[in-house]
Formats: sequence, C-alpha cells, structure tokens
Amino acid sequence: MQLRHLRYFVALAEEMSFTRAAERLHVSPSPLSRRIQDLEAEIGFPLFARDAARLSLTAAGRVFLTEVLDTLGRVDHAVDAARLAGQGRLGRLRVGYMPAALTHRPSSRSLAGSRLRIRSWW
Amino acid sequence: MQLRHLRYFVALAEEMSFTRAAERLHVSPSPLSRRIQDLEAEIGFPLFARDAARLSLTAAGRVFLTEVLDTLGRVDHAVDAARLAGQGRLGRLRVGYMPAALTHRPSSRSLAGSRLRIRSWW
DNA sequence: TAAAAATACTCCATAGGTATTTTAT
DNA sequence: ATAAAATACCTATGGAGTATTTTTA
Repeated sequence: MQLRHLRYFVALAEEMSFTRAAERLHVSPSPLSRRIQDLEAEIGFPLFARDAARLSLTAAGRVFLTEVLDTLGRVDHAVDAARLAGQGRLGRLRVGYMPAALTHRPSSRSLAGSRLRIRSWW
Repeated sequence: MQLRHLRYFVALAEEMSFTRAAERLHVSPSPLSRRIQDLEAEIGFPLFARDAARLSLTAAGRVFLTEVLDTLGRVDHAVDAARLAGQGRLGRLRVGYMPAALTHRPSSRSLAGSRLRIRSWW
C-alpha cells in the first residue's frame, strides 16, 4: 500500500466521481480506477459500491476514510515536527497526567523554565 | 513521499546500519541508500548524520522517527478498523467527555443497549 | 586493507495516457 | 444516445540488482 493509493481514495471518496476526482488529482480517470481496484484487492474488501451507476462508500469505506484522513494528516505533521526539531524550535515533548489540571488552570509560573506556554484551556 | 520510504527510514533508524536494515527489508543496501537520500531531499533536511563512518540520527530524525512510527501504526489500524466495519463488527465510535468518569467507574448498566463494554479502568 | 556506504549502470515493475468497450440512464 | 467507469494497450518513471568506487577505521 502506498500513500498515493490513500490520497486517491480520499479524493474519490470526497468527490464521489472518478471523473471529478481524477481532475482534482491531475490524472486521467483510468489510472485512478485501477489504483482504487488495486487498493481494494490489497486490503481484501470493497471500499465503494458501484451498483446502479451510482458510486457510494461501503460501511468499511466510511470507516477507512476517517482513518485515512487522520493518517495523512499525521504524515504532514511528522514532516513539520521534524523540521521544527531540526531548527531547534521543538524539543522532546513529554505528555503526562496532571490531576489538578482537570479542575484548575496551571499558573504560568509553574511552567517557568520550560518552553511551554498555555495556549488554550476549558 | 511513499510509505515505502517511511518504512525504510524506520528500519535504518532502528538498525543504524544500511547493511543490516537492508537485510531486514529484504533489499540490497544500494536502493535503501538511495531511498533515504530521496526522502531527505524531499523533506529538505537530513535525517541521519553520516560523519566519521558512524551513522546517527539528527535531532530532526529523532522526532521524525517518533512521528513516523505513529503514522505507520495508524495505517495498519485504518485497515483493521475498516475490515471490522465491513464485517459489521464496528460501528461509528463517538468520543466524548464524561466528567463523572474522571472519579467514578461507569456502571455496566449505563452502557446497556450499546456494544460498548468496560475493558480497563484506573 | 577491510568493511560499509555511495555511485554507475541496467533491468523490471508499477503508474500514467489514449483509445475503446461496457453499462446504466 | 449519452455519460461515466472499466479495460486494453503502450509508454514512462521509479525502484531493485550487480558491479564498482570511495571513505574511514
């Protein structure tokens, strides 16, 4: 499986038309059709239902779309985060659990000495 | 960028040797070397430092490794989740915020009628 | 000098384009 | 009959293998 296949899938799922999705991807409908078939063959189940000339996502396809959108977003994020780290603008991020933060907003003072800043709260 | 490149990167980052990583990937060291170069050229910054015949990850490379491992895990998860959905064994998952759950374990009764079950708690 | 990585060169697999056929409206 | 998708066929690009060179310990 290649990222290209996933991007083709997203375009088709969002456009729901091989013709329009192909335009958006700057390829002709033919390779798009085959890449989608390749993808479905590889994962072993259909992502689209082609019955009655109307394209629709299968139940599996709907879940796959959600997951794939998340995955593609993370690919971009991986590059961004690595670039920032390379520029020294991002260190290791430690994620912890802070019971008091569930009810009280931490003071800026408690973050002194780190590069962390409070950007949002509820 | 292709998933293949990311898998090659992970293998090399974990083995820290083109020779060993190539074995693990069942390819020869030559294409591995070029795919890594391709990847670095594409993202625009080096992931490995090759100085003094000793391979090491750059700061950017360390962050990229973390992010990419997460991404690759999500690709697998996307397929698994979609397959389950196709078999009718997974519906839409709604994630919410439940204040009481922060201090009290929800009763099984409160989940009656759904397919949700309590699998772990703290 | 030995071992590992990079490079040169060739071959093959995968992806894309165009033309054509099929299918449903 | 028309429009969209699938298929056939050919071409082109990207990836892999082998052989060779470079580099460093």
